[in-house]
Amino acid sequence: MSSKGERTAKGLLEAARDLFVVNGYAAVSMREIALKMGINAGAIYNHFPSKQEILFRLLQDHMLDLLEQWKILEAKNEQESDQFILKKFVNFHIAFHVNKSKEVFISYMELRSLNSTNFLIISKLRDDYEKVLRKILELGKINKNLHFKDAEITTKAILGMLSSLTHWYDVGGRLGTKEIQKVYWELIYKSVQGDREINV
Amino acid sequence: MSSKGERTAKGLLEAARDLFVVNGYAAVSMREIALKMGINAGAIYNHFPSKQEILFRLLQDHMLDLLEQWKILEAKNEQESDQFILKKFVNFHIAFHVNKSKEVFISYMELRSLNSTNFLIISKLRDDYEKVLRKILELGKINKNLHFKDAEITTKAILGMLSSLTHWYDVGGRLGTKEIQKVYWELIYKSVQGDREINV
DNA sequence: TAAATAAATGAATGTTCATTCATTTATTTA
DNA sequence: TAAATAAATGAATGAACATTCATTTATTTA
Repeated sequence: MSSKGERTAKGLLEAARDLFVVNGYAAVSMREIALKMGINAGAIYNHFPSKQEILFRLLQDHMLDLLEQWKILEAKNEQESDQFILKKFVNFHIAFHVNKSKEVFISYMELRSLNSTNFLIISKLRDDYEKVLRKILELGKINKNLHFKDAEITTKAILGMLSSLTHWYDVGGRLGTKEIQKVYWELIYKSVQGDREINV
Repeated sequence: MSSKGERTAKGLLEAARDLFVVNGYAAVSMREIALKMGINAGAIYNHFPSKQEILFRLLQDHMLDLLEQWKILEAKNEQESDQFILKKFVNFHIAFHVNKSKEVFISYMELRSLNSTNFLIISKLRDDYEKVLRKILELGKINKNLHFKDAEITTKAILGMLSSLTHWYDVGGRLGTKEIQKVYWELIYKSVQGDREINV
């Protein structure tokens, strides 16, 4: 059983997350976060030294979680085709983004609300994640299993496509995770298949 | 020659745009906007009734511009293949987003900073633009020239891919508009071509 | 150029902000 | 259970906020 302090700190992170995702970091006050948690604003400072630190913790926890989850899944990548590894990444990314849509959305929107020190730390983690996809694409290209013009833009384009999911996905929507994975996979798979000239 | 008031109002919109794009609407003060324009904060109210109205004007002007520019280009769509119309849309979207990257970025990020009335107006305009692509895709599917599973998600996925451009594109970057258009077109073209079964 | 209008100033309004702190209350440890 | 520690209160701090307004200055109109 966790101590009261641990529970309050965790609850504050969730309260802050739920408010930030709707109104944005700059438009949310410490009073609102405290109110949502059922404590006084001053009491927040028993758990976090500043509002900035709350945001940083949310983003860092999320990025470390994302990278670790991928690492676990990646560890099983023996004797799989380049296409299958890409598919695994796409499905992983979508499932994660559906499950943690709030955290993902905040990570996407609030980079600019970080102070310069924290910005560098989170940017590094984001780059690490981008490199995961880029390595998959580059390896597939070397093996002539994946076909595209430019690795940098293709990486950013695919990630942009996948991540935009958080802007419209809602849990009660028409389609579940599996259907979304299918549609996206068809799009992405085809977009890096076939090296014929484009005649349009 | 425009009057002084017109020039100041225009300059204020540009100053606000440049500040909002870096720090976000909520984190920018009227004093900062005024300082950038070289006037006193109070004088802004000779030109705009509120900070909210400045944001609204930026977003509305941008969306109307976007829709109008497309309308002009679309008007020439006689005897063109479904693929070519899609290509025209992709190239248009990229060129517009490169040229107006600040406006696009703000439109993307600050929807939530609009009050409910303004939110509805801008959302409507965004839907109109989304429908442009959706119509192109649906028509191509009916004609069996374009192939994809789900029109709604495919529309959102392609727009998400294209729009994420504003998050990383910078004018002095490695690639110009034409190169970016080529890379994106190859990805998008292939992603909606070929109706064979996916075997991965 | 004179009168009318528009634009800008600078100080003031009341509110809200993040953060601090002395004190009280609750929880954990011994 | 008693002592020690952690968590919460509630009021206070000073700064920053959007907006207002009486007044001054600049521009446009006649």
